[in-house]
Amino acid sequence: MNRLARILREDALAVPRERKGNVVYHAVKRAIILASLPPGDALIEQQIAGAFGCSQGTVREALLRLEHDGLVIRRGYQGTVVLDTTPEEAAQMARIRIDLETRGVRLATPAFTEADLAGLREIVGRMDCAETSHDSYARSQLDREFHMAIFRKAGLPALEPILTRCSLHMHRFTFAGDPPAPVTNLRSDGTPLKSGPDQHIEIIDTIAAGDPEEAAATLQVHIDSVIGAWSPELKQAMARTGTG
Amino acid sequence: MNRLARILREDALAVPRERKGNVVYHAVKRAIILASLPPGDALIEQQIAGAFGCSQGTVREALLRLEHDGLVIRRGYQGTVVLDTTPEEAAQMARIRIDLETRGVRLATPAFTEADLAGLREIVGRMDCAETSHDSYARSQLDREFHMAIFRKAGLPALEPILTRCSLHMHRFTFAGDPPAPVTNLRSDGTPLKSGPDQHIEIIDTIAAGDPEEAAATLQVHIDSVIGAWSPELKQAMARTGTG
DNA sequence: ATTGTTATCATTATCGATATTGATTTTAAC
DNA sequence: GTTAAAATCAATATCGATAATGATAACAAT
Repeated sequence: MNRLARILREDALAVPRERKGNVVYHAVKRAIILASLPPGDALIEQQIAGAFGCSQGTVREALLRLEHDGLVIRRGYQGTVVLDTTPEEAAQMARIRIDLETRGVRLATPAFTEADLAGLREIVGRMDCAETSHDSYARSQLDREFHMAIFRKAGLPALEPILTRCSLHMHRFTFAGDPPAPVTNLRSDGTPLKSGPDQHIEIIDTIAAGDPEEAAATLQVHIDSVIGAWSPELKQAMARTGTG
Repeated sequence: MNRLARILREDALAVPRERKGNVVYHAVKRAIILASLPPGDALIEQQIAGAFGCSQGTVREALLRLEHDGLVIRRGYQGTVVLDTTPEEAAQMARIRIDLETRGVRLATPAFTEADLAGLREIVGRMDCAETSHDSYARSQLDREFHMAIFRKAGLPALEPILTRCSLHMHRFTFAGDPPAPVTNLRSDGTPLKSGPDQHIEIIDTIAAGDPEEAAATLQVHIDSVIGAWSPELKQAMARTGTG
């Protein structure tokens, strides 16, 4: 294979030619997370197929994936409806996420190579992009990608979908605020906190430093800061279901 | 609608007429969990479709569900392969499961009605059936159903798939032992423990008694006894990834 | 011999059409 | 007027065929 072909190939990999099923999946997912499709709304396969110019089977695949994400429920022969994320659920998801990510990063830290760290920095770069263009969905998507890239190095693939799900619903809950809660820059005790992007850089640096415990601590502070932006209602739910 | 039709209709609901996609899903799932399809095996849509006398699309739906369960991974255009469950993963799943179920049963206990309890007893009855006919897969399936029936009353639907997944992989790990570990009847300290079915009855009784804390404690002992049957290798993994 | 190209092949992805399902509405019978 | 049966309808489930994909092997060129 010649050099030109290889370059083009890599480029094509970086921006994979979207399959239709993917397009439908991401479009509907985005609409649900940004609440354009509120809980209770019915999703009709044929209608969506018409809107995207694809066949019913392709839409079906996308809806099955959304069901896996816990965003919709499919009721055979009766349609697919958008699910809700309750404060209690978001609270429990946050708890699972902290547990998984802090344990995961401890296992992952020794496994990181320079190339891996470069990959993380690249994601942060794209997050900055999304931030400047005020695309909050893209930003949340990249945030999940960032955290998942770290967790993937822990070598626990069967747990990755659980983490994906928890992150997804936490982000959804963050968006669901009315108006959406701004990312807080203060800890609960008033200590100033680094901004979102800076926190990610800090996480990368602590992983690069090679101390698993420090990495776990930084990550926990970061996730806590997301929870810190949640509504009082949700924080009550977290307290109600316990901290253990 | 006449009385006969209504009765038959209810009967049909109790034993739902299986759709083909369901048949394929459960057959493949069973084969994976019982390790007839070992990790690494490739699942080819057309082949499976031929084996079950259905179309490729129907098999695809089943494989997508198995992917949700974390039992296979789909690699576009390159086939679907059976995944493994490592000791570390099983250990973390156990941790999440204990956390979810003990919290869940605290929320669920006050919500239980007599009818709900009767439903649980009915599942235990079917488990006894599966036990006497030595159908260990059916037994594990009913065990998941039992625990899920309790958790469902907690009113956290978005978390149910996570619990399903954790239970599934724990059961799979239990089966993966060679030979499969017998259900232990002793605690780690040698105290005699009730047998599996009796434990389930005990769980029902404590829920019926209405004390959330006692119910949570009973449930935890029960799950611990499953972990107690695991191999030393896995218990090491649990210790290695920490107990917090 | 090594590289680049082409052909082939196994497999999934997509499509359009048809069958099945379950809820709703209409009709008929008592 | 109330109930059961039948017709209707909107929706998914399934099918069979075709297109797109990516890996591999065969082949050609330097």
